[in-house]
Amino acid sequence: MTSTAVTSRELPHPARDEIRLEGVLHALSDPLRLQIVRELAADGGELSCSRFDLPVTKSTTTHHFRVLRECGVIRQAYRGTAKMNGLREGDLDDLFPGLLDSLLAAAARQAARIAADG
Amino acid sequence: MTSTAVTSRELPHPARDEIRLEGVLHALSDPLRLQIVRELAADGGELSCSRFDLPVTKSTTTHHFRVLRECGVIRQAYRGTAKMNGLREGDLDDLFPGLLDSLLAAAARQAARIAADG
DNA sequence: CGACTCATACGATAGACATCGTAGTACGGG
DNA sequence: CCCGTACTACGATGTCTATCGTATGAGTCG
Repeated sequence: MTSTAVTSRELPHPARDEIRLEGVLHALSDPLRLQIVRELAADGGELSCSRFDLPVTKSTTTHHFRVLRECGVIRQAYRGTAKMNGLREGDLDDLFPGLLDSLLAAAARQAARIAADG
Repeated sequence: MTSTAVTSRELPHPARDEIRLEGVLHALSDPLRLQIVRELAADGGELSCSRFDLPVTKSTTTHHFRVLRECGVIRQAYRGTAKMNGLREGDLDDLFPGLLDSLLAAAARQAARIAADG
């Protein structure tokens, strides 16, 4: 079965022009999802869902990844049994130049502020 | 209850350091609130609630303004019978430098894209 | 005072959402 | 072929949220 492509397990993604700013902001307004995006940005590549150590069950984790995908923030693809996740940096930067960087910088700044106590 | 009212017309605002990024993003993830913020930014000054022509009732309008205030996005103050609303640009820029501008630019870009249809 | 305007508060309601547990599907290897 | 791993789908639930209508408070002006 070397030829059986992973075609039957395709995941629906919004096209670049279907991505809405409100949706992106909604996706990032959840602390867990913001954390996921920060880790993806820090890694720069693709990470499987199980690489994240989130304080919720697997079901909830799946839910959050789906929200991120359906809002156009990440791209997901199966690779064997794993599901790889990557930021849609290019598409987002085409649509909203500089926004993702600003958001990540803001998140980093807040994290530093909180870490330094508050 | 005429005299005991402790200046019941004061409005609670979060202190600058209490403003959370997630809250700001949540506030702006609603199309109506994003529109309000865009108009406030375009005006640059203060606007009364009634200056906005939103497709919802007064009650709902009040609700959205309150969300924006409680999340630290706008500052509200009474002036006679009117309630004036102004962006907290300074506080937001202290906390998250450049973020507000990026968000407004992204919103403007999306509005232009939608206006040009697709 | 009395009427009018601006905005609020309260109660209700319908829909969205975060979370969980359980059962199930897809893939890879012994 | 059966098992383990990785992720999903479904149903339930409690909470949050956007919306409305109505009644109310606060200020202004006749």
